[in-house]
Amino acid sequence: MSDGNTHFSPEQQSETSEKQPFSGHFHAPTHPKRKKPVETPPTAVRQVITLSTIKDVSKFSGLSLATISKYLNGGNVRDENRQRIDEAVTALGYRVNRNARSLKTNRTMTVGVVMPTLSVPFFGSVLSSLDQTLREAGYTSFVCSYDFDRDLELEKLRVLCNNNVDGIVLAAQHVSARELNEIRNSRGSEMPMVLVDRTISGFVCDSIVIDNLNATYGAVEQLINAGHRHIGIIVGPLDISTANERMVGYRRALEDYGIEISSGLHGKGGAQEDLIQIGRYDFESGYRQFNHFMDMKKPPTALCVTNYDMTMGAVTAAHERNVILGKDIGFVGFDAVDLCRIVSPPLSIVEQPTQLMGQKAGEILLKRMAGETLPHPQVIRLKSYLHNRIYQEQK
Amino acid sequence: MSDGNTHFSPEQQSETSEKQPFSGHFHAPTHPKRKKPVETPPTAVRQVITLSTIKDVSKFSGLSLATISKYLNGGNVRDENRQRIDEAVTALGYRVNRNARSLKTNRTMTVGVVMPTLSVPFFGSVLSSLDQTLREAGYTSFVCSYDFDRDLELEKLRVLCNNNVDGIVLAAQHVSARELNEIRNSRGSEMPMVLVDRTISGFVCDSIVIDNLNATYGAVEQLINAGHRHIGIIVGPLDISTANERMVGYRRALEDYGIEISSGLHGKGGAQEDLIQIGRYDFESGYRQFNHFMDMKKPPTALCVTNYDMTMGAVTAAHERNVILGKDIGFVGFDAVDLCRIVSPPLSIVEQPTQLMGQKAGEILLKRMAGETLPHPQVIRLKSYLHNRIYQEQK
DNA sequence: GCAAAAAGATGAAACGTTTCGCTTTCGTCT
DNA sequence: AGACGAAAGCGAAACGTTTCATCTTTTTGC
Repeated sequence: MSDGNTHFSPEQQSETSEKQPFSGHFHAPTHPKRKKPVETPPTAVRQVITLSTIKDVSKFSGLSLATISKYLNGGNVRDENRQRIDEAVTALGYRVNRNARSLKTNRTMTVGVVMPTLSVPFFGSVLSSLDQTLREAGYTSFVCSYDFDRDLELEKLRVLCNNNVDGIVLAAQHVSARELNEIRNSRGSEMPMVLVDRTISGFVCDSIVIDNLNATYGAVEQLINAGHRHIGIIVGPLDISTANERMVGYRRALEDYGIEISSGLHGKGGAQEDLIQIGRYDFESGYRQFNHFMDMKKPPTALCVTNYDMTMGAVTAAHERNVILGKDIGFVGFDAVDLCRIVSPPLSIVEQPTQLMGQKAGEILLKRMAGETLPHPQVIRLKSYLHNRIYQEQK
Repeated sequence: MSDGNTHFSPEQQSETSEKQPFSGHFHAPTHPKRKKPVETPPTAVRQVITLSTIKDVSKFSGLSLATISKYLNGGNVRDENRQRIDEAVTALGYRVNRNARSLKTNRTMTVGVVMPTLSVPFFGSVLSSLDQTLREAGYTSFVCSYDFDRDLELEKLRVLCNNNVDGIVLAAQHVSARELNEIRNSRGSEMPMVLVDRTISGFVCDSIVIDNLNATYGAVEQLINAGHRHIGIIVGPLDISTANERMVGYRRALEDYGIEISSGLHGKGGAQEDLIQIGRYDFESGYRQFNHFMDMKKPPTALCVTNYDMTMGAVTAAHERNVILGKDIGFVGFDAVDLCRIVSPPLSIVEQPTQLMGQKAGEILLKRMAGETLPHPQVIRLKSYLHNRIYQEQK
């Protein structure tokens, strides 16, 4: 909260606005020997109608605009004047007009965050630490969701860019590299931008992502080590980089251990049943695909489910069928850390460092906004953590 | 846009003349402790590309500023000129500077939305329809979360108010009526504001809430009709109006049916075990309190759980203990509609009209922002819907 | 105690719009 | 053809800041 600001800052004033019945005229405080004595009260009805401006502060305190502005922005003034300004500011309930300020400075001290949805804990958690990081540096973050909608995704980005924010954090889905480039360059200078969770192929940009490949690799590897050879996976829409990478990690693990991969992604309906199921990252997908797996002629002996909602769906379906995860069937879920701790036997879960993601995204964005020129595309690939709860018992 | 690659981007040259190691970064909003003599001002980072303004459009098209502005804001111009302007705009890649516009018009066409968290589906859903409603009227909505934090809640509101938005939608928690009033009046005119989901006692304001009392009343009534007489409830923090009302509904139902209410809210630890448990609206609360109930000497034969996360927690705990909800114990949850449909036997669930809430909130806010003076505090109390899945079988 | 340097204060010029009050132009009707 | 009202175009003055380039005051070093 107090950002090291040693002196009064109008934005923080808390209780001042008990607007006392304005006595009708300015009574300049102990006017020493300033040249221009204040006489003209601005406007009589100022109280309700108009917000006071820096000019009013100037008149009230007998100091110049420039001085007030300098002080308000952290500059130095004589002690005596500092006092006068503080007094005027509180008396008038002055608050800086951010539009005017932004017009001059070309900066708004705000950051736009664009997410596919606001209904999943994963993003909520990222947002939380992101916001905190930015806030500590004096920025405010505004979130908007495009609700998985392509047009909205673009629109939100454009609106943000148009003039409202100093930087953008984006979890992209449909938008193309070309569009992103257009957006990024639609201002005078290149708009600072950081991608989180997902990357867009062809768009070079700072990004914070998970090492998805190794996340599922590790998860599957663990299942293999527990003796499983017939392992299924539920992934998300493959146009999302994250989902795709997770699938690749799965395949690679199987390959590396010399296990044949069912019928491959496209071989659906072949003689062999497909152990790679594509969901939509939602609860229902997890629920449905889990049942689909269980209904196979030769069901997998272990399952990997690759995001929060689908994990919840799968867990629900399992309970319902009286399938005990981790016992009747090997299981690794994603993200649902609270769940894995609570359920018994505990689930193996891949935990993503959401807090760290948000923080890193914020840090990089701050650097870019400060004009630091880092080696070009700064891609941070964070490690996920595998809560290993596999027991000795095995298939 | 023609700014693709028609010409070489001058930014590359921006290292220009003096390439002195400008150590400074753009300072954050406030200077750090003032200290050393002043050094090179941050103007070093001057951007070369300059965005085109309405003036450029004027020059390019040979028309006056006023005309351009009028046209851009929907006014009429001659066909010939309309064409000229359009041409100029696309050629120059002109985009209106919203800060300048807002400075003049005193409106930003944005709405701030303040929520306790962005990690729960309930708010996500409200936000989605709210955003849509506002967007259709030309407004953009920015969301921020205060993460259940009191100071943050206030700070977010202040920042929004300061000059950035034309209206506010708020799901309040800690903030007091006095503070809200202060915030609402901290501008020239009264800031349009709508509360959702929760009200703040003493603060008269348009609000969209659920008929919480009757929601739990109905839920409990249904359990009673199914033959239950020993019914527990898990409610949220009682300083949240919503949670409190839900508790009252529970009590009243019991009263109306002449059932004695356990030991009452404060009688914890008395001879009789307390059938009203207070959680924190999160997954763990539901999980823990469910177990707590089951571990009682005389466990309730039915349970009402009053929000999404706690319902999920309770369901999880139940599965784990092999308690079949709706069979071994009467059960009514909240919000988890997807779950209730999927689980078997299906759960009884209270569904809140989140979409409608968002929409109504948007509509009222729009009216207020348009200056309509409605009869003072417009309080809309929406009915929730009880998915009744109680079977004939009973305790 | 004096000059020089540092620090502080100031007026004015922006920033990119909208808008007010006029002037010009354009159809139209006798 | 002339006149006239309506429509369209125009210059200039805001909106509330920040920030130059100058002045003025204070501090400092000797």
